[in-house]
Amino acid sequence: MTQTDPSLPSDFIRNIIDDDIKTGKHQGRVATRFPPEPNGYPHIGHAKSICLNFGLATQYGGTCNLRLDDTDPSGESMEYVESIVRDVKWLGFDWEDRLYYASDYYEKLYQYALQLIRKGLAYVCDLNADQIREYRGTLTEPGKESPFRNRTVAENLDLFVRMRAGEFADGSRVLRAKIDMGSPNVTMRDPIMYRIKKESHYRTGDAWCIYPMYDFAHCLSDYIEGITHSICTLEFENNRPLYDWFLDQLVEKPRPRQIEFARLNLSYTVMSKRKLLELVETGVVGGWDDPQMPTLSGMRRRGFTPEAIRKFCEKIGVSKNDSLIDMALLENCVRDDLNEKALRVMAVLRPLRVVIDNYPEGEVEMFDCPYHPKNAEMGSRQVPFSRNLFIEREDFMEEPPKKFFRLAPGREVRLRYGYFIRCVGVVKDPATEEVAEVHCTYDPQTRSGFAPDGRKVDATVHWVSAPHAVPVEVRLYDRLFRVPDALSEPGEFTEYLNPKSLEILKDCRLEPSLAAATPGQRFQFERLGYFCPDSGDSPERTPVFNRTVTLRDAWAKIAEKGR
RNA sequence: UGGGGCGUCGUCAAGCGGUAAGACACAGGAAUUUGGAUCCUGCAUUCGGAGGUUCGAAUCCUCCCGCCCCAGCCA
Repeated sequence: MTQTDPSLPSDFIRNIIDDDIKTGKHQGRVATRFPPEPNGYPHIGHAKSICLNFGLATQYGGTCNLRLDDTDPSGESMEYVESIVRDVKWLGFDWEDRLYYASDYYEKLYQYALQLIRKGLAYVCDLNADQIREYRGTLTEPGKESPFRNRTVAENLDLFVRMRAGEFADGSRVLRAKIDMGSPNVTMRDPIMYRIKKESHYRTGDAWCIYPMYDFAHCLSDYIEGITHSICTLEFENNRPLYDWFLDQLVEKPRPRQIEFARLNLSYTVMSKRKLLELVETGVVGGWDDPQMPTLSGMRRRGFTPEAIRKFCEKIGVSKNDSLIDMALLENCVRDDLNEKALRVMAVLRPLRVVIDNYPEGEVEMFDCPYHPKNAEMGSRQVPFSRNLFIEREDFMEEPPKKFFRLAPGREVRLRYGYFIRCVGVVKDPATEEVAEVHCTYDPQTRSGFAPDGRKVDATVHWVSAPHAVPVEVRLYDRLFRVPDALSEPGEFTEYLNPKSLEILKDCRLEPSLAAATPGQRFQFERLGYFCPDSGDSPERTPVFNRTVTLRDAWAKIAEKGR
């Protein structure tokens, strides 16, 4: 039996690499690359690939390059390159000096194309796009050979050089590999290697008017960089014979090997660039970095940590199964990380006024409250207490149902880090009949949080001193969709958007210590969830906090069942 | 009706002929100044189905079923 270290992940890719190392392929070297096209913002699906590629390099003492796969000038830009660079760094990975661009290989690729022409394995084809499609055949019928397929090497060389020189119009000619129009694999039916696009490239400008296709550029880029294991997603499986074909014709062994794994799908969100773009363009979300988005920039703004995302990527594993990962797993990873790191503070999201009738008017006490229940090294802060407080509206009920432990008429609860208080009355808004104010008395003997007579309370509630509280806006984020897999539902996926994926609360009150909070800090608002200052459009004077994720809520489950 | 893949617990996922890891979710319970965190306990007699090979099969063979990908001058 194979003896494997159970602490290390085991998956089919690592099995392949272990094998290669055993047999001495590439002299035991491991070189990977993360090769995004700079035409969009990276999302959590990219994170899976990033963690895999960089993780493999680290585990096997190899290297991982960051390569921008920029072979199609339309839609690519430096803005996207910057977002990719920023997000990979943020996730905690380092490509050292190996930041590469496919566009840096244009000249080399052109030379390889010339070589293929000289070998009689590539030809210039004058068919237009529609004709090429017709000639390609269908999934069940073979294709037909192009009438230009048997041009001489000299003619092909001449034409291709002139394509590069800009003599021909866009779409008038392409360079094709001469493989097999009858192949059952459509990818192999004389695939296009170069197309004419008189379009400015964000890096090479107008230096080129012909651009290599993915299939031709990618395998050779891997080869040029000395990549040993070229990891990509499942939809490229059909392209692997072509990846191998180009390398077989053009370069020496050992050659990189393409290995495909399943891309990430996450429940309650969507991952495709097209769909995400639609959400941005139709204003469903505020932008690529909207905290509702599964983009890395959105998650960062939401308060997710890179550590949590890396842990998540490790936990989901790598396989070839089409899968839909439960969002609950990501949320669990985020809570797990934040539980350790977040400073505990008190915030009241939906304030209910509480007056402590027997507490002297004008008096203020300062309570020393630890920032973390388990980690004293995280320190503490002073929190003011006074006669007028706010508590959470949902922590009081005039007619409490069974199993509701919190404040109710006649009932006693503990204020977090403070006194026991007992509800002695309520004041209602005459117009709405809603509880406007709760009157309580406090027990001065319970300052420690315990009663000298040993009596217990069923609940501890958080609070904030009304005159000292900082008013803020809080944005409650929840899952983007109401259903796990919006794409598999009938109709438009946008019909399944969760109307409560963003709820804005404008009248929240925070304990005064939070007035100094800055983006990048993470807090747990006790009993509510994890929150962070918004790094986006928070205006200077009224700070905004984003809810990263709620705490697990046993009461919510009980209340749900009760209904 | 072509080709390429994939089917192990609700969701992921190990397993590579020797008798089903783990995680999340879920359900109970302990403890608790967060109905949080923590800690216990439970959760696949069975691996898409049917046959076959074998002392022994999730692992090998055969057939069947289901799902995904491919007909961009996108990647």
